Amino acid sequence: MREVAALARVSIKTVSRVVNGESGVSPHLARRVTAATERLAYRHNLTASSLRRSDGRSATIGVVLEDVSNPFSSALHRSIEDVAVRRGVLVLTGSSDEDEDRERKLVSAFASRRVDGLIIQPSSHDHSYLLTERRAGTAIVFVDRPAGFFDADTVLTDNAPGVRRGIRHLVAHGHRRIAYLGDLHTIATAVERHRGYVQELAAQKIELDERLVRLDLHGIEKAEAAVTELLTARPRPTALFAGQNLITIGAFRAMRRLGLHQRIALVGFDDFLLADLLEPGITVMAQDPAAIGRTAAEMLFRRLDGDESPSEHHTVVTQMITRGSGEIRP
Amino acid sequence: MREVAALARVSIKTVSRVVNGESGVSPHLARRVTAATERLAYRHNLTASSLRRSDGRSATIGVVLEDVSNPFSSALHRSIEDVAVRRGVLVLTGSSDEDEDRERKLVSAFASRRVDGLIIQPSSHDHSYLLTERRAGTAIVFVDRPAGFFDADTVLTDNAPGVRRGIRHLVAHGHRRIAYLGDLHTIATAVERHRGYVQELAAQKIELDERLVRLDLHGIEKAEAAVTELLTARPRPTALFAGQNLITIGAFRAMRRLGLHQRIALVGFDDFLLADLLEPGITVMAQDPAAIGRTAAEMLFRRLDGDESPSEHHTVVTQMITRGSGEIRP
DNA sequence: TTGTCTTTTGACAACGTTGTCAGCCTTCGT
DNA sequence: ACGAAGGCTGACAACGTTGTCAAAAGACAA
Repeated sequence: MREVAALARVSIKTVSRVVNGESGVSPHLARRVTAATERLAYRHNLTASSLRRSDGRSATIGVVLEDVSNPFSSALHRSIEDVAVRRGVLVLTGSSDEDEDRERKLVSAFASRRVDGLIIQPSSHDHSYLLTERRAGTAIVFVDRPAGFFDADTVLTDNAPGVRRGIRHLVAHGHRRIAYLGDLHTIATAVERHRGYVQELAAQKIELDERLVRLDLHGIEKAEAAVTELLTARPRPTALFAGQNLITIGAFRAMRRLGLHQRIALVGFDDFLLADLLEPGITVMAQDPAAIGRTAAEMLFRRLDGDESPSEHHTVVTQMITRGSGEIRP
Repeated sequence: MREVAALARVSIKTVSRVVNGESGVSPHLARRVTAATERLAYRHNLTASSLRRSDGRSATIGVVLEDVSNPFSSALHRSIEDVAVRRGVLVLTGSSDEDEDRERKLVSAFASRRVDGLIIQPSSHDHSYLLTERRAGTAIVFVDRPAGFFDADTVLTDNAPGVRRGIRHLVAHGHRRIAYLGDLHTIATAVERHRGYVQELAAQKIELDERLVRLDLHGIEKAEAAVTELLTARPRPTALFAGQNLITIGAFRAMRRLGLHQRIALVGFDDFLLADLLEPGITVMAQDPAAIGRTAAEMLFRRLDGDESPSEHHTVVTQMITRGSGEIRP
């Protein structure tokens, strides 16, 4: 900047004014300055700028996801990015892999880079460690899962109600022996979904049979193994409810291998690409990750714009998509 | 930092030394300083630090992807992140959406935040604009597609050879009327893959029939429409080669709708989740995005560590995965 | 012309760090 | 007891920018 000022024969403050598009610089000088910036290939240093700036904003936010390459998380990521670019804000990302420690490390790495805000898909259950960041002025929004011991804006899916509607759908098609396949009990949404299953069975006056409940199934392989076991044992369920994406796929894989995919009903939580092209198509309770991400990002920026109203808790509702697998009768 | 120094009754330089884990601070003072940092919830400011530091490193890299939510790109992203975290480096990401202008804007936004390096999945064809960044010391690596008018490290898939092996596979199964479905001709990899098709037909002494070639199919819908048309016209191909992920899916969808999915062979470029669960399973030339991302990131960090040897151009080979659709005979 | 007001410009300090270097305090050898 | 060597510590400037404020320049009325 000093060099640009020298070449344009103005003070460095005037260069700063031109670079930031401030008014009150004569067109004459402004032209000379822009010419100089171009000639010297001047690149504005935003880190120095944000250091000096009164609001200290870095025009960067941090996003902690479970895994940036997982379709649900990356859809969140994309919709957050879309809101951010419109405001000239860049996105720092990191994957926590369901690890509390990695989540905290990522947040701390983001904090030392002075992000303006954080969007977190939580892996940990105690977020009181974020108090420091909040006091320092960082806006914080949680997505997909609730915060623990920390009051902040949250955007969630209607987990339990979504599962209940799915179970009700199976019951309406004549099922009473409905198995439930759930993810790790450390994941808050998994607990919620399981709760929905238990509640709806009670509401339907169907006795809960623990032999039909398999939890802590993380990933395709575990689900496939569990379902294989479930379907070879007696008494056999006539329908399956899969509490997560990969579990649905694992379940279908097992059913296919056993040749039962046209005979046993399946409803999965969360939609996935190609669910419509399998035979039968898979009936799912579809989440709307794009809406969740957008809502969270908009909330974050509202906070950055100074909104200090009490924390809001949004719920994005799931939508049932019937494709065949959930309409098989016992 | 000043406050911490005051509380610990040391100079701010000593605090700096403790925070950076430099040697040569007596354990006595070090303890007092750490106690003070904790009591005041001190958060180190990496932006100020990198401003003052002699190497000016920000411990942040920028990654420009086609779309962070696309499975191929997000797999790249994840493997880059994995290499980066090991070195305490964070990742800024952005989606260019095949738009040259957005690519340039993202790079410029990254540059003004003084990223140490850039990994770019190019949308544009002229990268001479990156000369400024390189001169400023930014390391640059291209992934998935080659750079234009710019000499830099590159990590690519063996596009043309991969397609040729796929076509050869179809020919070996008795096909001679093989249609080709390609992506936008503005995408470098799409051009390469199409070239592979043309070359292999020539090598196999099969006359190229332009009626069997459909290009510029971007996305599932366009591919589906094109394939529907292709399969209802005469003469009909006995096999399809799909030059990209979504095109494969679109093609399969069309075949399913026409009831031809068990009769016409299909080989796709790039693997996708559930390809094995369709009926028939889809034979693909699988890319290895994780290996591509890892190689690119390792290369980038080698450059950041001072490696100044001539640009390297790596090729990660595709692997054929036979699942049934590519083994259908005419 | 002079005085007043407005617009444009620049000097300087400051943001939160770290590099440099000088000075202090120990330790140790003689 | 003295000097040299080495380990710790702190004062100060600097990184590249912007906020503050005052000075300079121009516009206009009397």
